[in-house]
Amino acid sequence: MATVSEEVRVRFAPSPTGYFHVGGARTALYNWLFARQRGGKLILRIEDTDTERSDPAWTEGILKALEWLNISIDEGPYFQSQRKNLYLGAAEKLFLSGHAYACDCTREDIDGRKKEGSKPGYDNYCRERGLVPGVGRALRFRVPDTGVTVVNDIVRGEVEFANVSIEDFVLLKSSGDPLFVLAVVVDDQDMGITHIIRAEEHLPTTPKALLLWQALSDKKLPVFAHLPVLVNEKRQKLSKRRDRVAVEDYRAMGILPEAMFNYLTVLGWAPKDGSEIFKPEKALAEFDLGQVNHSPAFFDEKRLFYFNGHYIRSLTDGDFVERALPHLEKAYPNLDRQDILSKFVPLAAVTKERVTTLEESVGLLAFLFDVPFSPDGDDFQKLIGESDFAESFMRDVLEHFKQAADADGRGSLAETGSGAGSGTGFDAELLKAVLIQCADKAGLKLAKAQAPIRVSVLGKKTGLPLFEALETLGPREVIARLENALARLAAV
RNA sequence: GGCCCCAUCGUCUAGAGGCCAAGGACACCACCCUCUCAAGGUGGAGACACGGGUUCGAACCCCGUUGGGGCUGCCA
Repeated sequence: MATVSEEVRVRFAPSPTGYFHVGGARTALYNWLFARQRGGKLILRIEDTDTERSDPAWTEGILKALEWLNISIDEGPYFQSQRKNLYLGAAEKLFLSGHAYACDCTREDIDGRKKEGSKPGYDNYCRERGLVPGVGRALRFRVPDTGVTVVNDIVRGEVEFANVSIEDFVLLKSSGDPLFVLAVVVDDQDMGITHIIRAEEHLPTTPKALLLWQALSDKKLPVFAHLPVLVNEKRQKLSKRRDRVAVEDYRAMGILPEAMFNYLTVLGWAPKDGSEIFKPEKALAEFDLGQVNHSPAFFDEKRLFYFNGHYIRSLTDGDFVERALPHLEKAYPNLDRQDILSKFVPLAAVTKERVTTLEESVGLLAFLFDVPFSPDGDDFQKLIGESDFAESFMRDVLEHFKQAADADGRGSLAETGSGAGSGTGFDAELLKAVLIQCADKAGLKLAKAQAPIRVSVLGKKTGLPLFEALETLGPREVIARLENALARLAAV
């Protein structure tokens, strides 16, 4: 056991070559958890040495996503594109020490020399040619022909690679630009990284990094942790192109960051007591890299949505309104915030219970804001058009609603028809009593009787509780919609 | 093809040799609750890939097979 505890320094090192997806987010999260519980530092490093594919816009997305998830960065972002001289210096050092050599082979040259059954990869053609480095010549690392390189991995134990199976890999392109293998090792040493926590796909290149690390300096080797990859329903590694799993997309559809955080945490790890929905503090206290699962995990949206629904329901009504409001404002850009709030707030509690994403609020509340309002065709036909009681029942209800409206003082002649009732007149309690009375008279159960009223006024056969919705809509609008429905029925 | 990783219900997992005739959660089905829909409650169906060892005893350890995945770029 070490007596001197060194500071833990980990890094999250994404390449900005596309949408930031949930796999990257999970890697960042596990790095964050590890750093926080060890009192260490999390460094963000943008690996943009591939100038062809990198784009600052993607970096911006990564930064925003991390902030949204509440994954705080202690240092950085550092950009590899700004550290080129460091890599070039290291490359020169490696050449001078004999660890690297210049190579002028093209892909075609190498393939041309390849015979049936020969080993894949580079054939070491230039190893002893003594070429001088320069433009048009790549720099390759001289990999030992014997021995094994072992990767010390917290999640997988010790993984051995025979050095013969590793080809003399390229450090510098023939253009003179450094490649990621070099940049990564130089940076990890320069930044004092102690633990490298990343996706399993990087495991095969790890022995190269280790060989390079040792050739560059005698600094203590880092400890690795290769996390299982996240896969799609076909059990293939999540891909930015193939799978729609951008963090930004989930944010846009109204996934709460705390839900995403929680779900990502338990995707590959579980606390001892088996609980699954918990606060970040619990993850911080109990997370254990050594307990992380070894096998690929399917990113199951259904489960994410379940987590999200749970988190939404645990919000206060006020918080829910605040979080969902942007989605409504986006859907109804012509409405003032106050117009939306005046109708949304009274229904927030019952809406919250019924959505699994914030975005779904828009659909549930559409009957309040859609202009012109028009009931769903199929539902109208089925529950009103084909009903043998709907028309007469609706007429009866309409009459009674009008009476309630007159008593309320906000009747069909009132100027405004919106806003919650004051508890007298046209309110949920009374409307329910009225409808039950009408239903009794017609010999109907409330469940059946409410259907045509619901479709006429709320537009669909399912949705928010009817009476609260009617109250919020107000007498004028409710009566108008019932009359419209009757007219539509007559016109058929 | 080569190298490497992995293997418990459809999915995420609990399980570190006896407490497992394998537990929880999502999804699914049924019922209850109920003004619809949800939410919630109760119950149900559903897994240790296969074959050899080791051991008094294996989901757990070892070997093999099969299956899946990753890497195999002068991408990261």
